[in-house]
Amino acid sequence: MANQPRRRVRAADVAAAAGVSPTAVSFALNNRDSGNISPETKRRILETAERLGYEPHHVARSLRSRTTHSIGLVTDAVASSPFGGRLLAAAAERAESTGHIMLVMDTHSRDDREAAAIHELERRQVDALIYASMGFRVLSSRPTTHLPVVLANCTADNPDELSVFPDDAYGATRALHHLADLGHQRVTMLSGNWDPLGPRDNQGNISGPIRRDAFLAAARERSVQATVIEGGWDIHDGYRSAMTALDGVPAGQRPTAIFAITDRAALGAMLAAARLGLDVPGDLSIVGFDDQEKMAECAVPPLTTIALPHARMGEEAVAMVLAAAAGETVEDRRRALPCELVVRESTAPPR
Amino acid sequence: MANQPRRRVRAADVAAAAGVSPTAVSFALNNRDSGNISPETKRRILETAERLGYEPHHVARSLRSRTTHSIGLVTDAVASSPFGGRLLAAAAERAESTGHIMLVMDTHSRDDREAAAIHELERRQVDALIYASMGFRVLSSRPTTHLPVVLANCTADNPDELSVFPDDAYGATRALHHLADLGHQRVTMLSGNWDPLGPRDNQGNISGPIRRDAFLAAARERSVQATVIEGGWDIHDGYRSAMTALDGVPAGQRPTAIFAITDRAALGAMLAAARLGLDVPGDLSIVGFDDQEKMAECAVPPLTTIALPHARMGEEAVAMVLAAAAGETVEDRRRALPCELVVRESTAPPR
DNA sequence: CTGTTAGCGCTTTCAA
DNA sequence: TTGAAAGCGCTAACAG
Repeated sequence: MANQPRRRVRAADVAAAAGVSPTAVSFALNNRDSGNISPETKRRILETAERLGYEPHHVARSLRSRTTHSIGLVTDAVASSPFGGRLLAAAAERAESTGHIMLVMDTHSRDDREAAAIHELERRQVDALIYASMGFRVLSSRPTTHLPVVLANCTADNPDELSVFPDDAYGATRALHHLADLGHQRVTMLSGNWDPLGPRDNQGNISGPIRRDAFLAAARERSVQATVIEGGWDIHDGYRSAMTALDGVPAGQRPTAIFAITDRAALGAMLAAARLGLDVPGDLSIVGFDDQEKMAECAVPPLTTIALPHARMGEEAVAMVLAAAAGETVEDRRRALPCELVVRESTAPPR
Repeated sequence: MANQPRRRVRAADVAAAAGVSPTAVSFALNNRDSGNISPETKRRILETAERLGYEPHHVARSLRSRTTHSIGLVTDAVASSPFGGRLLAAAAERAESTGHIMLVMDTHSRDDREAAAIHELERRQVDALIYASMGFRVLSSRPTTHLPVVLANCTADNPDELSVFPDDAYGATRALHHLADLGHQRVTMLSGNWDPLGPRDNQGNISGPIRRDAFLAAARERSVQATVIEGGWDIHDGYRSAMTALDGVPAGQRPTAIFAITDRAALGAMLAAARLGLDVPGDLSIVGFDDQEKMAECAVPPLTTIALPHARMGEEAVAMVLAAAAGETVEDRRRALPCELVVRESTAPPR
């Protein structure tokens, strides 16, 4: 603490050491050599900077250039979500690749903290804002801010708002097609609706109905006999629903495949199947949804599922919001990213 | 874009409107009224600031005061971890409560990116650094930086380094005591060792051996017959190990309880039990470890487990590092936080 | 092609 | 008790 080796080296120090002006240093380091700085001088400056271990002072630069190269992320729950982190990490990585950094504010699903979070981010002079929700929702109004915003894992009534979200319908359709292709004729979906009185962290989530409707439509199209059991999203919900669908039902009427609203529900279904002595996928095929980390791929057997594009959402969100912040016109203001099928071992032809 | 309602209001504007100097404004707003500004003037300034909607410019303030009120968090995986987010969210919230904000850099478990991440954070002039690892590890050297650092979910050889990490041994002991108190005499632990050739994201994780050793010691102390099966941390590992422990073993020799290294392994054990027609907790009690979100509490039946103190680690890490940054002497430089028992329905007396 | 100069918006020493 | 003035470290007009 006593003897700091040497004080910070500033642009002025580099200038002095290289025998040029601070301007030249600034130009050289920012590649603003639009015909005004000689290659030789530039080389010397760069070398001197290197030798002195010069690091531009980010804060000073921000003050002057009125841009902080930072992006605010406000979310209702990076935490509680099993995959929120995936979106965040992808966004952080993408941001980093263009010299930006993510400032994170978690509102813990408390609406009253949202405004405060945005406000704080504005005070911090972030260049842009990403608003990520845990469940896929449709916002009736965009977050209040003058900053460019993109909505991630949610969208808005107003089609002009920038947003990236999962194409749940596509995913559910893929699931049914996979099963139909395998030859299944009786499929039961373990669905889950948005419960307006449900847990806060899932309020307004509309993935449930979207997945169900797409599933039903696809089943009709492929002439597959489809049944829906409304339940919840968690392991025990999947267990209960699967029991309803399977227990005591004669083999001839029993569904030969189950499409679960989440991987967790699918796991519950696996538990039910095990309890009932049903082999997966021999007696029963199971498809999940989410491709949840350390869950789908580690299930017994590994779960065939529909992957939620969290990483891509994070990346696209950053790309879009940066483009908007740069004043570019962004095409495709609403981006529905496909939820792709991941085939593993929990599905097979019925026997 | 054309007509910005009105330009930013600066401290000077407030000063002008209130008929005082910028100095007075600064003093009033920072409560630096150590006997130099009259209450009346201060009130007028505050009121004027309020009326004009004045917001101090954070960047300018940082430049001048040489402190950014921000904390860098570098982690090897907020993403891949099922609970990394919990630590992050708690840290973010705690930071926020003192006007700090978290800057996140995820290295995706690539060591070569760590230095770059720290460097970037330093360039950003963060006041302090938190280094969070996904699995509990012991670092042989601290991250290279002149900033105050606290290690979260890991610790260092050098006892002077600040760190917060889970007391795995305590947790494993609690688990066995719970089972012993219930009357179990034969308990099998589904353990998992650090595999030096294992997946990157779990390298160096020492929770496995710690939990196992503590479990064994506690069993000895309580005269419980303990067996350990070495396996892995995931669902399928738990399934396989549980099968080994249970399948074909006569009831009289079979363990009456299983202690799994993770909730995921516990879930695998539940799957195995279901497959073997064993009732949980009637025929078999199961205790997990982690208290993983949407997993332990939603299992069938809800899983008795040992909770990892991720939220507390996040909070303590922020508190410690801020104290260190403020130049305070920090007691308890190494903090092992207890992993507490959460009793749910997967455990009962043996029958 | 290069250097001088004037700030960005705030804090804080120092003098009034 | 208050205010003038000098920067923090950098960038970008504008002259030279």
